[in-house]
Amino acid sequence: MSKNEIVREVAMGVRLLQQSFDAFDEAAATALKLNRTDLRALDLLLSDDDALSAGELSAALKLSPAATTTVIDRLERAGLAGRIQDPHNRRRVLVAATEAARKVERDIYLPVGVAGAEALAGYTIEQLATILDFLRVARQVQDEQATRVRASRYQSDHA
Amino acid sequence: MSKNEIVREVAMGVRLLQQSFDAFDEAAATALKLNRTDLRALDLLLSDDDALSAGELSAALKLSPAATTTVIDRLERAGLAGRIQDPHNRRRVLVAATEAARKVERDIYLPVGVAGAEALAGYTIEQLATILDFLRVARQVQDEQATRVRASRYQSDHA
DNA sequence: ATCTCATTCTTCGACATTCGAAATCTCCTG
DNA sequence: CAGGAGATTTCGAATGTCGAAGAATGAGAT
Repeated sequence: MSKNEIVREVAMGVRLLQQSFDAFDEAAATALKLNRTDLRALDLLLSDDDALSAGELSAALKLSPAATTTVIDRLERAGLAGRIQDPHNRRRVLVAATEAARKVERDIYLPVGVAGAEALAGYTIEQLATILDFLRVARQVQDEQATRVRASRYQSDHA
Repeated sequence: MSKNEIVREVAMGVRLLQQSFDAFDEAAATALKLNRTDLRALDLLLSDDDALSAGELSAALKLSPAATTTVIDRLERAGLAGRIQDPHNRRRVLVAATEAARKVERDIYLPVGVAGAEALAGYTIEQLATILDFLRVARQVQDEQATRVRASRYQSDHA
């Protein structure tokens, strides 16, 4: 197999991996009866140990404050998040994952990390270094391209 | 750096790469003034040389036929897709990318592939093989975990 | 002290996206 | 050529999002 062929296969592999991630997220959302936005919010709440403010959540989700309020409402109704008044600033509302959310983390997300680690165990240190480098390079390429697209001010101007 | 540490970094790298893909898609959608669903549909139309039927598009997008109709409507209004009656079966509607959509492909998507290929050029064949294997393994892990989650019939049963 | 003015979140009304069900048109079979 | 199956669209309802206005709190100035 020529190098060019492998490069094409890598590109394809990356795309397929993307789809698999999407499929997993979809499965998790369905299992938890949450929409994708709420699932993203839950991820953020779980990955931050300390509670996030509503505004921080809004920024992280790139959602308007209004939409974020309803996201928190839904997670609260689902028993996965709770609102707490910030003791230092009573304008702020802190949002924290509940114990039920921690259980979701244990049941759904932790096994993924475990399985991933097992799958990587067979690689040598050198191979892992190559993989890590590849991930870094791929990310850089994507980020550069995203920047280019954002700058391009593309306009179809069809009408 | 210990193997375990590298494995953790790989896990992190994968997550970051995911976010970069998401950011690129977001940038592309913004540039084209399309929502994410319509962008996915456009991708499908561009990657299939021959036109897709509305039903095929519906299945590929995992969207109801009704929603797919409106997706096609929007792409058509944007000048990026066109409806054609299937000459062999006039019930079917074939959807094809327009010349404007091909221009989008050239301007937005092709440079990503070029930059990606350039970034991979520095790796040896063996390294590329490792990367390819990793992508395959990662996908398998994700798919297995998605299957597990789908089977788990998770229920928070909060109320 | 109290009076702005900014900050933070929520409420409200409007708009966009999606779905399920019914309708329309076309194909195929008997 | 009549009836049923298939493919798409139309319609009405539900959901998610936004911008703007509103309410509560904090901070600085007089």
